[in-house]
Amino acid sequence: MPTIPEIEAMLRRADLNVTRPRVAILSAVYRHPHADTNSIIGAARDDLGEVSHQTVYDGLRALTDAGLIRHIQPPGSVARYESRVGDNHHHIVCRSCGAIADVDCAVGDAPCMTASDDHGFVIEETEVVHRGLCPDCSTANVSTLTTSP
Amino acid sequence: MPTIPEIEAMLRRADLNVTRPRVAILSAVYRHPHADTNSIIGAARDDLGEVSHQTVYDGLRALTDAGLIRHIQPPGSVARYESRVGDNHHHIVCRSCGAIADVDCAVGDAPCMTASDDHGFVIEETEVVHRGLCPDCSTANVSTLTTSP
DNA sequence: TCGAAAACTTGAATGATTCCAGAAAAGGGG
DNA sequence: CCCCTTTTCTGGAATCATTCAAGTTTTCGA
Repeated sequence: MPTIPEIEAMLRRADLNVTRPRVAILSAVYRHPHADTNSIIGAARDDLGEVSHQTVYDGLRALTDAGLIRHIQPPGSVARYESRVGDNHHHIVCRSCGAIADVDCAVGDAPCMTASDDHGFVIEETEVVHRGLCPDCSTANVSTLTTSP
Repeated sequence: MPTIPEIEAMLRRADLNVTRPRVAILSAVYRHPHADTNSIIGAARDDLGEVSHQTVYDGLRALTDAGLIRHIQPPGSVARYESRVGDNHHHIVCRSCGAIADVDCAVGDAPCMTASDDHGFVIEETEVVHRGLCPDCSTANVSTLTTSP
């Protein structure tokens, strides 16, 4: 969890002006992994009192373009952001409650980056999304099944 | 490419009523791989003359729930549908023009289905999306770079 | 053929994201 | 330290895929 000065240094290193909204946004993404835009807007407002949603959208875009955060778009969900970048990890999304967890692939560092036939495409990035049920929802389903008349 | 009677049989086998809109929708998905909803609405109207967009949305949902087609949601794109189901193939999306191609993974039948730590999740499905540049866009970029002043 | 269940139509609502134009603030050169 | 250019922020309105709702029509098994 980076401190405020560390966050400011990250912004400078990425050639981005250091502004209070950006610091709040980047800090919020670190503190709320996989948060959607609305949660980040809320977290930023907790820090700053007032920020327009447009500023948060712009800030998220700038941070994403700079590679400081990562933009993910789980199926059936709005855009989400996370601070883990550059370590080739993937995600598992609960199809019942939408919870998201990080997973590392079992097969080496760059799994599934090799397509058997790439059709001439230049592959730059690969995203793996697992879907299923989180622990809470799978147990909830079991109890529902066993207790329903 | 299934014939109309074959499509009707597929609908019956899936316990779905056979209606003209559904036949047109399923046929359109077969004829236009990776088409978005708008294209499918257009193709269905070519067949039927008039269909409401709501009917197409409903039909696509019914066909997806029945497992006859597959719903994919590429990052930065609207929903798309395809007729290849149940064969564990993945997709590559061009980040420049949005073109989509099918790819089979090089590593066995169920690649990357094994997470190193599943956090207690029950994994039901895994989607792999590669991003990069299609042949046209990558060569276009090269020529842009070499011809720009 | 008949009636219940499923599907279709029309029209409006929702909601995340983007566009726009003007005001304010950051950082570098003098 | 101050001015100027660039970047950022604000507030509001627009866009557009998708969904909701209510009423009518079609399908299909009995």
